[in-house]
Amino acid sequence: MEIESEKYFKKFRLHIEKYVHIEDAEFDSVCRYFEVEKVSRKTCLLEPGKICRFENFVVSGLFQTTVSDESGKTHTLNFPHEDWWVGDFKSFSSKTPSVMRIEALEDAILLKISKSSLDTLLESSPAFASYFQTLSENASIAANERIIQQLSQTAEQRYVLFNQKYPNIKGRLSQKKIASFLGVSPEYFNQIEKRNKF
Amino acid sequence: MEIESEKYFKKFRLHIEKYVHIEDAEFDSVCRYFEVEKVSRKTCLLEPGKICRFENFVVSGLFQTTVSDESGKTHTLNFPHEDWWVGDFKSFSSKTPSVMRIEALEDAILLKISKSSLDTLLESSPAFASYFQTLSENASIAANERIIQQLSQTAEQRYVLFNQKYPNIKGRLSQKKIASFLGVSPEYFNQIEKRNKF
DNA sequence: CGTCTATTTGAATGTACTCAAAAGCGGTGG
DNA sequence: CCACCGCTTTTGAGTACATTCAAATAGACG
Repeated sequence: MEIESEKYFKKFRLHIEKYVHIEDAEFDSVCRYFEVEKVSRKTCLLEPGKICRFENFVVSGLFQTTVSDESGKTHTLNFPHEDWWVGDFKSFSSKTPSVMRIEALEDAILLKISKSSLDTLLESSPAFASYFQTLSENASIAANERIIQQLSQTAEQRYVLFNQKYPNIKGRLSQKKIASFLGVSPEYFNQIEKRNKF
Repeated sequence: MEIESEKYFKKFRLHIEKYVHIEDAEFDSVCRYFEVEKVSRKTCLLEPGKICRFENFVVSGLFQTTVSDESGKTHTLNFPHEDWWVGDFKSFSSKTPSVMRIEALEDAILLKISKSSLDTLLESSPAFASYFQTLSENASIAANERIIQQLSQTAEQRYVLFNQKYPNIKGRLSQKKIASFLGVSPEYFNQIEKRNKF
């Protein structure tokens, strides 16, 4: 099993090295703060009202982060998958109850880290700290771009963009779930899809 | 004039100390990386196609960050004002052309810093680095919350929220500008405002 | 004072939603 | 392996939210 988890950390390292260079020794020390977790389809990583105790690097699998509004409708923030992070960063860093639900849509493998471990890690590894800084910057840039899209584009244009941006997860998601990400009703999404079939 | 700019840096320090504690000496060294800039109403800090060379702390004044879509419509990302930052972080950090226009809506005073200075500063001041990390985290949290709002709320609900969240800038903005922030037409915004007058 | 832009109003239109009902599909248990 | 149950997809009709266009009025600024 040790061999198994080495594979996961190797993947993690490849991901980190896209952003910063990291030495063997430093990477090894980084790994000690993480734990491997396997979760199966339909498991909830986080539910509304609960505090998000871990941030998780996704080795494999697919998740859905949702919020519900007062009328009971579900809205999707994102679909965290391979080579990305899953968690509610606000709840995690402030230790306050989350408003989100995070559910595994597929069996998944995670590298998880607690808040206290992450704090220590950021103090002790400059390379990881730099990687992590880049990550938050990118997250806010990406979020801003999505806001621009939502402001300036119709549902149909957003649909086209989604297909371009996430070709690899489109086939793994139901229409209903993609609709809740784009911010349109499932019925209307279906019409869009029909129009764009040809 | 030196006395004048000391006032600005004092305000900057009060802002930073909301997030992290910083010693006199360290704060002084931080300040050396910034320059005071006064800009007058209607000045453009950044135009589409240009690279954003500075990030700016707003001591006083009000700005509008916009993007234009292919049909020529203008959309507002935010209204940076006192105690916040203005700039296009994506363009700034990647040194690539921006898609945004940033215009001063009022005479303003800024503390500006270049990319190379910021990089050096983040290396040399742990307190500032920690402040800055918090800043990016908050930025992405705030952006995510706006995405949720845009997904789950009608224009009218967003209008009410805007009034609650930014009571201090509402009076300084035209209806047209607020409409372009909320993502509705000026005409429709006018109807909403009329409905909510009483 | 004149010009330019913002606000207000109304009518016609379009985009996307709700509700309802039928058809398809996938997983589960017998 | 088949039958059933529940959820997703598909379709249509009616509706609501928001836009466009046009025109009149009011404000702001030089």
